[in-house]
Amino acid sequence: MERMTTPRRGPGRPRRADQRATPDVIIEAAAGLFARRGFDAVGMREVAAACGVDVATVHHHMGTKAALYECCFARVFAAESEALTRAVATAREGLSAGPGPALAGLHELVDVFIDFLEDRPEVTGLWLRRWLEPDRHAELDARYSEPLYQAVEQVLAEADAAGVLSEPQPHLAVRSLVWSVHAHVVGLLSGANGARQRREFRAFAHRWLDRMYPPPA
Amino acid sequence: MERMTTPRRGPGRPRRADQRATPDVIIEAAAGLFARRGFDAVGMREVAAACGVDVATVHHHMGTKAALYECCFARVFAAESEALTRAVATAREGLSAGPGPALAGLHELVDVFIDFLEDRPEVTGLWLRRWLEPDRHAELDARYSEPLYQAVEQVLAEADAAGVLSEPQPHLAVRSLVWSVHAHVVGLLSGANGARQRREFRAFAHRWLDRMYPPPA
DNA sequence: CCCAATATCCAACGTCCGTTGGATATTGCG
DNA sequence: CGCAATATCCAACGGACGTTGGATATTGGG
Repeated sequence: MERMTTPRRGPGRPRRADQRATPDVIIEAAAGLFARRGFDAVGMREVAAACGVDVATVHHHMGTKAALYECCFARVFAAESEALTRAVATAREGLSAGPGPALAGLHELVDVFIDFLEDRPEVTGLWLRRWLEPDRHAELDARYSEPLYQAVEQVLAEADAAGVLSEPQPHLAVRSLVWSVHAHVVGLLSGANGARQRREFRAFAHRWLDRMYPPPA
Repeated sequence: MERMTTPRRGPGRPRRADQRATPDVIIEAAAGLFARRGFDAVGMREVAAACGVDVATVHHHMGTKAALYECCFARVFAAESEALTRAVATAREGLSAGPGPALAGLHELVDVFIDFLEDRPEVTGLWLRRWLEPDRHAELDARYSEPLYQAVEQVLAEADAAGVLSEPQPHLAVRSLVWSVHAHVVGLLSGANGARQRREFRAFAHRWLDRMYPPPA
């Protein structure tokens, strides 16, 4: 039966036309459920129902529940990493164009991050639940969080060296802003006036940037 | 049998000397487990084992699992509310003693909050998991979070009126710092050098206060 | 067209869960 | 002491869970 081996879906393997539960469909549905209610509260039958298929079909495509959860997080992380890495590169380019463009680049970087999370609130759910996993926290932090954090911290360090701003604790500063954005998204999920909340939070984030990162005297 | 009615333990009702699983013992054990692994991942048998009793005993004293979870959160929230309310009152007293003591009072308030969470990391676990509950978020926010937040925001507003600092968005500012502290505690749970982390974060929090809340020009 | 591949479903297995009825031992009170 | 109260445990129930073996229908490649 070769059940548990992940079905090779690479180039060369044909995809059947009657496939209703593609891995993409399953992962997207599962990611939303996991983000909203957590790993233990979501059942495989519920994921299957969200895709309109039987539970055995989900297992056929995804293997175990833990593997499905891992796929959801990897997918979400890849999208976030792609968006942020590009924004970091843009911000780095502006560093040599003077203090004005450099600070504008950092503001742009913050906006990209806020935009990303506002568009995909489930990312916040997955990240926060991951951070709450006690045993694998260090492992997951090293694999997922650290590379992204370090990229942003490096931009701050370069901006510091270029005399654009002064930042003695980029490690904590970046995490502080990231968690603030996550808090904002969590509030959005049940907020009455989303548009107003979005506008006010964006203004706060930029004020945070301006006040926390003043140009060196 | 009168099983589910909470056993009246108020004054007048004698407490038996052979009681091993007092409500306090159960709640403390359950709060730690719930904070670390979440509501769904913790079983009643596990809570009972942590207290050294049978699962039926836990049900006898606490009723349902949901009621036990509610008790844990209420207990933790009461302790936090008590500590913070007192610190807020102290900070408010200092507002009329000039800008120096007023700002020192705010720093003290931040320290009290950090001390509380560093001493009881499980509080962070319970809060974050609560904020992630999608359905009851608004209800719980109104019952638990809002009163505390408003007390702190009121101090900031009074400090603003007294000319000690300028704070156009106390709502978001307070939440931003609160989440930063929670992030710090989550990192502590698996951190290698807790003492160093604690020292650095405290310095960051005070820098955050100084930069985010400059005295009005 | 024929066949191998596979996407899907049904039914089931074993396990763990929250919960409870009832029995037992231990206490405080008169 | 005698009695009522209760703290504790044992055993079990019904249900939900993750997982899987096997049957069935549908496809693409030759």
